[in-house]
Amino acid sequence: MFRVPAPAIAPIGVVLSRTAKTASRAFDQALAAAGGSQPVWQILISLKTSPVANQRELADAVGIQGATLTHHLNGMETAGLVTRRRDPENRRVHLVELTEDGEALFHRLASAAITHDKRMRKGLSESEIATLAELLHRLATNVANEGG
Amino acid sequence: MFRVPAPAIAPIGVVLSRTAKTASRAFDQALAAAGGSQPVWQILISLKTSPVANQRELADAVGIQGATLTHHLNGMETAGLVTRRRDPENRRVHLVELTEDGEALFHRLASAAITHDKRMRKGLSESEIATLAELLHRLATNVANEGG
DNA sequence: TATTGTTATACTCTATAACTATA
DNA sequence: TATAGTTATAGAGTATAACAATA
Repeated sequence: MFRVPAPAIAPIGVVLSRTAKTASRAFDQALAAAGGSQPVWQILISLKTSPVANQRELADAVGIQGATLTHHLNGMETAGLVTRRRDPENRRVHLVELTEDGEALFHRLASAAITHDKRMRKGLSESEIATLAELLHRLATNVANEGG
Repeated sequence: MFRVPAPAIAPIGVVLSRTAKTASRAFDQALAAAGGSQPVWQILISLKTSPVANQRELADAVGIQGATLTHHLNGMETAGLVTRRRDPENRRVHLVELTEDGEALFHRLASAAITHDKRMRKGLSESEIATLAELLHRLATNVANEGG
């Protein structure tokens, strides 16, 4: 009977990426069923929770480029979720605001996200979740400190 | 002095998705610098490590649809990384095999992946990594058991 | 000139539906 | 008919470069 040597390096990247893919797809489905998508959800969260001064900050908060944000905002404006108007103080800035429909979608997606989170957390204790969150944060910090 | 109440539900999904996005982008860059991409890397790993009987199994292993796999294999064949030939035993089956260039790319990408993993793990102990891997696995199991 | 945002364009990954080849 | 794979087509998300508007 042979013993397979434990690999010197456990590929945590593989585990993380596989988990994230599975979780992300499940989350996609949950958001889609509620009429949304991940980018839209991220944008709605940012608009609701943090006071962004302009679209550049919004794009940074969501983690996408300005042109990509414009692309999503175009869709959201067409769908009646947000309005854009110029800031009278500085007419270069476009103020993005949620409409009633946007607010409503935010709440539906929040509800879907909470349900999804509950299912994902099932069987994990509070302290396990806290440990997980902290370890993930440390991983992210390590890779965020890129050379680029 | 007010105390902000801890949220009843820590959005582990948000933490996971943010971490995964950061890690995934960093990994993308590392693979791109070595001449690859995540789908190509996944396909190479599967070809090297698990004996897949046909392309359907390969697609399942990678987590994509058959047509999507065909798309990637077309590119990989054009790039001289793999060959496809019919199985004489069952001519419906196309046997996918790595070329020398494919082997070489596998090793380069493996090296990039290991480097990336090391950087990501920095400051985390073996047991912390093991804990993290186990917790992630439990999360993934929970969401994988979809209704759909 | 510098900043804010948009437009034009394109690339990657993915998917579904219809198709071919083989059994 | 059923199975293995490909082709055709499309859609979502992202990005860069060039541009317009404003300061």
